[in-house]
Amino acid sequence: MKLNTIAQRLNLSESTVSRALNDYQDISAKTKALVRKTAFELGYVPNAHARRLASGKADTIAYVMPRADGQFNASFLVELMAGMAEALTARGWDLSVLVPRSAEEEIEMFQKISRNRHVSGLIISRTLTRDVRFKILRDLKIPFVAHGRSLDSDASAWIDVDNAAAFADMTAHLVALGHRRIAHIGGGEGYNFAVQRANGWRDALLQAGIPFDPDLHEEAELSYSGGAAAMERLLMLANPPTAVCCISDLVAIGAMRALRDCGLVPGQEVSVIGYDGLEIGAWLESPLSTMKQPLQSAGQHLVDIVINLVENGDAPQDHQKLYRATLVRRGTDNPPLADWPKRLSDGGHSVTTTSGGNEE
Amino acid sequence: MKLNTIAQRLNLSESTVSRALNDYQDISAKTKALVRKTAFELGYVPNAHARRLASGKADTIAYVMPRADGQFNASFLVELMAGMAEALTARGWDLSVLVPRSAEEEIEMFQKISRNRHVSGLIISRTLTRDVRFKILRDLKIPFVAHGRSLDSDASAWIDVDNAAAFADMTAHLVALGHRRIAHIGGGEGYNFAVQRANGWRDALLQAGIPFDPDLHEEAELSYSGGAAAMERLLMLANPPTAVCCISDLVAIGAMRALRDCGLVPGQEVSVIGYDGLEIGAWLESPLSTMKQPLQSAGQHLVDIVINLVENGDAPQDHQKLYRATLVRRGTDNPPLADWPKRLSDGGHSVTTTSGGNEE
DNA sequence: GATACTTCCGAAAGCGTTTTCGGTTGACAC
DNA sequence: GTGTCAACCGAAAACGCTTTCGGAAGTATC
Repeated sequence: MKLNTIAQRLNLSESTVSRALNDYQDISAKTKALVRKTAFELGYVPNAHARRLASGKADTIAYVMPRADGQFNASFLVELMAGMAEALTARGWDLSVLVPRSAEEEIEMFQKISRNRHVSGLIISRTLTRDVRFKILRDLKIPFVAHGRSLDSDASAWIDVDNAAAFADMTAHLVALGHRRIAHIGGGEGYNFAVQRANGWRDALLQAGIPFDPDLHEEAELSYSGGAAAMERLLMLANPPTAVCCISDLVAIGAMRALRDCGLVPGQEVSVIGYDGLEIGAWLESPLSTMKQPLQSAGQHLVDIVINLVENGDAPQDHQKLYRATLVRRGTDNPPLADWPKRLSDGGHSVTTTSGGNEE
Repeated sequence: MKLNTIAQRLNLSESTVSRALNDYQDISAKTKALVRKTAFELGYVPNAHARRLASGKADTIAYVMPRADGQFNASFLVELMAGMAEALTARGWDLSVLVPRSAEEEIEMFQKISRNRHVSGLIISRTLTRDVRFKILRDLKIPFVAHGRSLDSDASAWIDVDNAAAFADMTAHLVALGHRRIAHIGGGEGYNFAVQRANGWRDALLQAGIPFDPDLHEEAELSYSGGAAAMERLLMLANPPTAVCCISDLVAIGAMRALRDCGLVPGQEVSVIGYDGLEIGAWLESPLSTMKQPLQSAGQHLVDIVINLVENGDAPQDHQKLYRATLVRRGTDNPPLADWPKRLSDGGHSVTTTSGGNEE
């Protein structure tokens, strides 16, 4: 079933049929209709490789998937990819997935793409604070959009959540509840979002006139155990916090585990707010308050941008968009207790009275 | 940077260069070495489209990703795809992702592929009890492998976990702990794994000489809320269960929520075992016991199979493999309490005494 | 009725590979 | 020195489409 078949059947040339199907202006409406009709009847589907070879267009976007390291939000990833795939198939494009095993391999993949050109555009994510990929991709002239910013992303296309604003909001909310000792469990300075979130937290504290206490800034591995370990350290402080802003829901869940292990109830002695809006948070014994990103359509948006770059040659810096996260109150954000942390030092670890009847 | 460049540079013909790079037997070792050397020096990467057009091979495997409906285990999916992508790139193949919005669209995609041939093989998942895709793909002669079985999968390639065995093991374990009233929260009969898991549970009961009580078989939506609703129904029974086998960890977490809402502690009055081995289960207030599938390498395995089908024309039915799941005891599987369910009817909902000090 | 445009379509040259087929060379046997 | 057989390589035809270019009609202009 080739173009040829249709051409012969209609006594037209291949080129006419091709142009009719591609909606060229120099084909009469009548012929176009005719060609399309028979193409449909015959169930004609153009050979992707021939088309791509001839046109020089790959009609394929590749997504660089972060390696599954348990450090990130998988359901979010899946949602993102589903959005991308949908937006792409709607245009007849393909979604290809790249999973480099190391930073070096990732660069190699980019170089291969720039030569091979079997991918028209890229979507990258998990951006680092200093991320060489931005420069490399620009130099290789591969159209791309990033999910997340970087110090090197000024001249590139990206979409991102306003991490700083989210954590400022989160912190201000805790301040409004009456908290003064508000800790932050963040990540290393490698990931850009970790830096931004820490900044948001810090700025909101200053804004509220609360002096910055470096003891209350913990860095953790972005995992359950990382969150738990960081929380344990915070509880060891002479003057522990009454609230904790966590860089992610995973970390927050780990932190809650640590609280429980000390006989405390998340949201009582210590308020906890996470980030990501994971559904699981709502089903925990202490339903986790969190910041939710409006990212149901992020995949779609990323695809739109990169296609614009590829097709229209848009300037990357014209495609930069900041989303806003919103607070979801579920239970672990409450006013501070009057007798905390005094109780901790007095009573020790057996704080069982509160956790009995009124956990709900 | 085309084949031509290398040819001219070495005073060879394009065809010789091509065959040298593809390791044909009729090229001398010397020439091969020479060609490869200069190809490497020049950073030559063959044009994928031209190659695919000429050879008729797509070197691409497409994975049909289930729509993100919250009903499944996302981190598992990500892990699976990462495995597939890695195995494919190791061979120079591509991974393409398909996300049909409906069953009809999925079929359309298949038909398109069978005409277009821009995909050499498929990997499907989320198999239904009766799954038309098996027949359709066979008829369309598209090489494919399924992640999960079906009543229609006998003549096809698949890998799967032995769901029946897993749930038999799970149930037998509860029996060994002393349970006699063991419920099952399963899914609808649409998904094949749901049927298999229910069967495993039922068989193990019979095996243990425990009469089957249909009241103890609940069907739920495969979500947190589905699990919670099902558990609520089980607790309304005149003679509620002392243990529950849940079709997934998500459902189990929902069920645990329902227990808590009745003032019960998962793993005490009612034991709960989930399935999937999600890490989150370990961090809950009651660490969830579960069955873990050994699926770190499933992606790799699926790719191996489908490539074998494509390249060697292997018979699909020669590639069927069953994995075994293993029990992970984390805390919610314990012997039944002597005074349960009497307590429920007597004391009502305020069963707070046990839940105070010894939750850990 | 010649000129000048439009409108529409066909011819043909690619796109960068693969792969078949045949031909040249040299070695070897007789 | 003829014939035979490998070993090695080049010519050329695909693969199925896109896209430029030019030309043949048809239509308007004066």
